[in-house]
Amino acid sequence: MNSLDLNLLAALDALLTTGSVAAAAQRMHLSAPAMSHKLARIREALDDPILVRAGQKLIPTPRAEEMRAPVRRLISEAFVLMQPGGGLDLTRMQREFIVRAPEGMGIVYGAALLAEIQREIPLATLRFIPESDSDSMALREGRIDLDVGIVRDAGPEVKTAPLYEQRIVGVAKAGHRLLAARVTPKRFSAEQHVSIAQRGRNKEAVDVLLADIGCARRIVLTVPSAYGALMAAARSSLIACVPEPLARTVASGLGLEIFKLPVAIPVEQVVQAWHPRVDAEPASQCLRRCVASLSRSATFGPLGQRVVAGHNALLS
DNA sequence: ATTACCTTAAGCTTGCTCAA
DNA sequence: TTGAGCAAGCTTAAGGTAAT
Repeated sequence: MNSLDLNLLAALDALLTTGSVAAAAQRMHLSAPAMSHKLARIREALDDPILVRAGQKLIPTPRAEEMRAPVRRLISEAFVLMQPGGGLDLTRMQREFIVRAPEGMGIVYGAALLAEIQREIPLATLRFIPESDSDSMALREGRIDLDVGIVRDAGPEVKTAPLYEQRIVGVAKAGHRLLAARVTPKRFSAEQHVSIAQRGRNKEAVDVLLADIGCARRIVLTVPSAYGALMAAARSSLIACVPEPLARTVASGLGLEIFKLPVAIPVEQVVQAWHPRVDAEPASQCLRRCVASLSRSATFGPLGQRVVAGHNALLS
């Protein structure tokens, strides 16, 4: 395939618009011979005379007439594209955003986030992909647009912004015997637990803190996500420790009760991370703005004062 | 013959590539 | 990073073509 000189497209547009080498040259701030050379290159590239002499004037060939409108449109779009900010019309942009986030986030908040994004980019689509503890290059290589969660291994150039502080809470099936009395470390540890496979960590924080006071959970099931742990707890007498926002959103629907853990797990900062390459991209800015906006809403961020059914099952 | 416009030729400038 | 070599593209000058 021959290489394409986009300057020729601009020259062709000027020639087709003016119908004159001299006028096209003036329009493009070139000399007439320079424009004549461009016309020669256009003729060679298209294998068509494009403009032919008719007395003192030049008239377009049928091929040139065919190309007039599409060339004009291409030049206009290129002009818009080169404006600061990309000049892109978000309302007409077709874009799939790929967000890496904990599974539960996509399940619970995916639709809300998409709706938020589509207020600015109506044709946008959203794809959540699961977290991976072995792939810190996804942002750098452009395989994902945004990384949301407890991001520990982002590249040095990766930019992050805090979304909210996330607490871990306990969940158990409504009416579970654990909730019949105060949840102490000893009673808590004595129950059978479902744990979540952690990104880049061997143990959940709750296990480390319990070990410090001489206790250990009886983990009988490990699942890949917090949502999986919630489902397991809903269908058994297993106890799960999950992020509070997710628990709050789905617990009642699954017949689960939320309770405060008997150990003080430090809150974790949930962030969104992106590559500097897309820092100024309007569509990417929209995505981050929507994620941040959603994270500040009552349904996404941390719980406020909320009473949860069950003895000793209060969230402060 | 004059005028208007296009083409050709020669030389210069600019920017890219590549090696040191 | 820098400098040499090279190609592309520009300008100026001169010539060609067609209408008046």
